[in-house]
Amino acid sequence: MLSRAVRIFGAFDPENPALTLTEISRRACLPLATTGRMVDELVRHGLLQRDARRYVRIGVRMWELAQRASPTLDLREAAMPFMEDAQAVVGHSTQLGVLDGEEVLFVERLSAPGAVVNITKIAGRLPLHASSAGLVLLAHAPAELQDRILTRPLPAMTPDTITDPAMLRATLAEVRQRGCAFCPGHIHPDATGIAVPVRGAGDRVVAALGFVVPNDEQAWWRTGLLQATARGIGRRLGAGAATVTRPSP
Amino acid sequence: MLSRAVRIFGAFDPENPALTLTEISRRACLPLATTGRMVDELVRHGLLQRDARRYVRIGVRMWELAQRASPTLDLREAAMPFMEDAQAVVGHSTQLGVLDGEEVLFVERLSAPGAVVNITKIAGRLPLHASSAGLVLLAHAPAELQDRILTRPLPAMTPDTITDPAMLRATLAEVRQRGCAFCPGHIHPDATGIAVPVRGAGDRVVAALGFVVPNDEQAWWRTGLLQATARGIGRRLGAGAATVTRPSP
DNA sequence: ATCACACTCCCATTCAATGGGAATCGCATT
DNA sequence: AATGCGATTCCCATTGAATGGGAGTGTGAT
Repeated sequence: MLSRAVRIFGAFDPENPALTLTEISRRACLPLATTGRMVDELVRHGLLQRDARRYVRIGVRMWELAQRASPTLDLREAAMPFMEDAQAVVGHSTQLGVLDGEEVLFVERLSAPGAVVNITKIAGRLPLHASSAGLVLLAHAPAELQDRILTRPLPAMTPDTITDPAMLRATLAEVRQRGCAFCPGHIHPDATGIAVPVRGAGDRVVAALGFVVPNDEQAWWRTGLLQATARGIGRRLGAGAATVTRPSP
Repeated sequence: MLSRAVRIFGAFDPENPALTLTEISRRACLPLATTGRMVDELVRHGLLQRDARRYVRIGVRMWELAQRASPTLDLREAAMPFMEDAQAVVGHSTQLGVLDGEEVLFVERLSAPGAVVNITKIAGRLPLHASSAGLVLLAHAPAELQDRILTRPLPAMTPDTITDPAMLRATLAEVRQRGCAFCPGHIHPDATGIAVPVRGAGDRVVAALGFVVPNDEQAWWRTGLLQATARGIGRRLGAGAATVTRPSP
């Protein structure tokens, strides 16, 4: 069954890119025999591979297939030049995230030596309510998703994380109105996250662009640059133009 | 069954990153009903996704998982700075390929406007016997694989492609001895491919680095630069050091 | 209005995945 | 050497889940 295989893939995370069969079985909550059989088969197909120590890793085929996952690729390609410029000016961390499921998935991240602490990784995830990029994406997400998040418990990562649903709802309205999310110390006491929406074709919000800077200084200064950068990316993605679905007759 | 799902993934190629359900069913040779059911399930898991027109694409989850496929990632990361330097000097195309199955899989490729014609793509594949990178990888591959290739038919891409097994065997010996493969017009009449091995930990050949240049000029000039670049990459990968498997006591 | 194409749904059949446990392997410690 | 632990593979009777042909629905083009 397929969900079995997906559970196996899900056993890998950025901190554990190589696992032993037994570990996979434990993490995926699958019987060892089944795990073994499936891993063998996945290896045969190249979706997984075993290294010298027989540890299991994600296979090359997966990478090859991922190169056809254009939505993300287009976005990264359009964004990179702009992000590099912004990063050169700010000098801490610049990151680009998209909404996936009920989390932010970061598709690109630039950093500098000496930058303030930042737990984000490329292909890493953060909860929507706790990160600046998450707030931006949630604020522009369908009401249905917002409701779902608002009725769930909101785990705190620091004392400053938003954990009260009413407060979150108010913040989302503010983010929509200001066009910018500001999260001093929500994830780490020493860091401030700032994020703005990136609008693609049809002016829909397709991603969030953010900085992580120290939370002592006046981080607000940065929002202007962030907004200009997001606009640049958006233009490259066709913002302002009509939706692609159908060229008008 | 898993091979069903893999067949579905295999229906996507660099030229067709978005397919309709029926097309997938045709390409994968699977009954439409089965294809539909499986695509739905794969979409639910994020391995596939549907765009506005309900076309099916590879999903973000696939990309996310691929980020943990470190072998390729390490290699690209180590190689990129060197490749950029080499590319700046030569100005046509620079590419990096690994052996996967019975083909070369290109993991990185730099090009320039005005470069000579080059059919390689990132995450694209070429047969081992026809490309310079393929010859390098095959020349250093286990005898078992060489035999398998030598007993298969060798399809020609141009009149200059090597199609005779004896000729191929001789060429492989030459590549091993010279440390360099040279393929004028083997893939396209106007282009010459040159490639050298990249040696990683334990001096095993882990990749092939190549240029594609016009085949009229003295392409040989370029082999020096190519070899130096490959050495640089190799050093970054730990060439010269003992194999990682076991530190000597 | 009609056609062509893309897709979804249904359901009886059947075949292939399942997983507990025993056997094996390989490494490390005593 | 001997022992032990953890990882892995193998086996096989059971069962339940995937299968796919074809009918039915929807959408867009002529």
